[in-house]
Amino acid sequence: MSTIVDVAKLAGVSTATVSRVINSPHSVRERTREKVIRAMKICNYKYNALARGFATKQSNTIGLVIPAISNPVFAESAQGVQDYAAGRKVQVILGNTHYQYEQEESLVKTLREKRVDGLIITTTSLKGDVLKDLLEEGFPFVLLYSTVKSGPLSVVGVDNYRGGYLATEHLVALGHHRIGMIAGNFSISDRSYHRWHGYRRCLRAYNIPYDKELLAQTDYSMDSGRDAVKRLLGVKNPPTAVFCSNDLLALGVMKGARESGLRLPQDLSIVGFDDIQTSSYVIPALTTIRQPAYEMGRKAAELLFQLMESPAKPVQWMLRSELITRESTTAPGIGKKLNSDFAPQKPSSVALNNNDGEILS
Amino acid sequence: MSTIVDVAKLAGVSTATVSRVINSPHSVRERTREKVIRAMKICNYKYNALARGFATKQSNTIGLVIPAISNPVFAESAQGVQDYAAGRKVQVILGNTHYQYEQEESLVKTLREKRVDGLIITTTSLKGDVLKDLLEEGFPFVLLYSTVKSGPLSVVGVDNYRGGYLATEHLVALGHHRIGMIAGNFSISDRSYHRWHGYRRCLRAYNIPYDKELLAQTDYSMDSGRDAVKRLLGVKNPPTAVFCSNDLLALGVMKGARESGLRLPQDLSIVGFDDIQTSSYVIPALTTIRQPAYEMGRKAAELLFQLMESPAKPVQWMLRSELITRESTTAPGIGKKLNSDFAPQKPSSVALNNNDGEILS
DNA sequence: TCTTGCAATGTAAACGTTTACAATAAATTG
DNA sequence: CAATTTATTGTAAACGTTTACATTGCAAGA
Repeated sequence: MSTIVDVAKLAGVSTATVSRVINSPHSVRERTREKVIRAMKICNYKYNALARGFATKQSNTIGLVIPAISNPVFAESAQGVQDYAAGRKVQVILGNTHYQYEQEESLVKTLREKRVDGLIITTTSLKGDVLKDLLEEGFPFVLLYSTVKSGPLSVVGVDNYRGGYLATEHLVALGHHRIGMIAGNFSISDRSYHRWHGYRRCLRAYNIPYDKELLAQTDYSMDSGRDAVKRLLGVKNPPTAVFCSNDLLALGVMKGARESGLRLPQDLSIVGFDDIQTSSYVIPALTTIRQPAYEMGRKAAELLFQLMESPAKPVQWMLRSELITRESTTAPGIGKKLNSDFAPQKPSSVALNNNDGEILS
Repeated sequence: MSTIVDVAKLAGVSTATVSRVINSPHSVRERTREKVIRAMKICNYKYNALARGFATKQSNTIGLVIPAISNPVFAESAQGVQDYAAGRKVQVILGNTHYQYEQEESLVKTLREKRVDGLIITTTSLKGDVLKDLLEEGFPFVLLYSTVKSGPLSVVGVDNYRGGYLATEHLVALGHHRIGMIAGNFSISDRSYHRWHGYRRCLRAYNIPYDKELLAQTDYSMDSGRDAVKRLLGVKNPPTAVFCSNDLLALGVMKGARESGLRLPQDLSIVGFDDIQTSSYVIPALTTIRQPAYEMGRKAAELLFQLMESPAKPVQWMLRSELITRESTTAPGIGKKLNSDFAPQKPSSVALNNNDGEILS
């Protein structure tokens, strides 16, 4: 395969000139440029970006580390990252952690060995020192879907605590007081933990006793949601509503609930989290907490590029979580006896905004 | 940042030895190895895969070119590719074409400049000479979701023609004879074209007149499906069933049909194509043609790795398309007057297997 | 003890760019 | 037209590995 020196020889110029034709065409006289381009064609010259990367210590490549591209939320975000990066002529290497910290660790290592110029990471856990290392070395990276709100980190995420609170409050306001939650394993994702925290805080604020029987923890998939809701429905005093820590679970819950003979939403109100595209297409359309995945991915990329240019000032871009009310939630007990001795109380005013997201030490 | 020579110096060995410690640890005596490893730690040595790639002309990276990662089918496939590649310690660079041939062209170029070791491509069009070039140069690549069945190409795909035929036949068998189709633009994807071809052939085989008013062409999204079905429903003699060239469209059709006041499946039978995960979770669960996206991605990766090892023998892995009958299809006119003067005839026996997929010239 | 052979290590070139600096050519100025 | 400035091109080192080949060290066999 021909190289820059072959081209140079053929065109009767130096390699430097050829390089210039490639990188800053206007710094070379038109006549020479044409000569060189002709030579390139004759040689069937193929640029070697690897050699360039080696010489310049830049790969024009960024890494995207997410739990699983098969989850629509992450796929949407990936699309956002991609689209932004493509506009800057940068490629993205995708890495899936499958929600395992060790994978995250080894992935980051490999990507850095590949000399990616920056990293966008959806952490599975903040326990390890991957981030700390990156930080110490001043390597540009941004956390996507992170809950961390402080520290010298660049972050784009939503307020998961608040989302959990809002979702629950919506159900309470409709009159529910047996509200279950189906959550991802807390060990797997602190996002889920914060959502649960919001849920719990809200219950407390409205003086609804927390019943740990109404919490199911699983992994993030429709199948899991379907199984989990059946478990929840089996307890002695089953919930009239469930809050799911993502839409995938919620979709599964719909299926499971119907298989158990429940009508939706009359017999079971369901709230999700994410607002993936299908959620608005399903019947009944899913009430959920919106997380604009595409935009978040895009924004993360934007932040990363800023960071790569001037490594100084990290930015936090935290979205206010927002409740999208659709058809999957309604007042409880329609067509059934209503447990009317319950009336929700005013919440303590601080609860909603008292988000104690974890801080990276 | 420290390099192999720093380490070598510190450990009192040659760079060759350090390199050996990295690449074939057992070819060096244990004592030396330990010395080297200790030196690496002290230097905080970081391996430079870019330099390696430069030296060896291998990047341990493959490229995956798909229309859009936000489409669940491609996301699943990407996951399959990823998972397989990860097992081989290879990373994947993701590229989205947004269904545009020019993008595909430039993407392939960029990825080759980056010296990916191989390519998995879901073509948008077989018109251009991207593939021909790759082929001529003996560059390893496999086509994913391709319809091409001949030529020295490695391919994994399903028989789209047959899928279209089966879907349509299912509807005919249920008694439908006003069967619409919502397809992706043929210019955008030959997959859609072949599915339509199967649809048309099936109609002919059962002596049902083809009505081009019942064909709607759009891009691939739920929104488009929703809009398209409304258009179809508006014609003078509207369809009692529609075949959608993918599940995303079908999901949109469900929404659109219901918004038009139709009951599903009584007033409109719907068949999709792909069998994405949500399709079995939706109500009514979607009848569709199965395309095992994850496995296909995995298989494509497997084929690619074979090809990268011994560039000789391309393989075709064409799946037999399979109809998954669920709840979104039923006999027409339930609760309405039945147009009973129609009885389907036996089809000509050749039609189903006469797949004339296009051949790359 | 001397060979012989193998295992472990070293030497140095090669990979294809970029880029600081030097050299030359062209354009401008007085 | 000479002097100066500016635009264009050339020279050569540097980037961090790998690897073919050469060398050395060591153990075993005679």
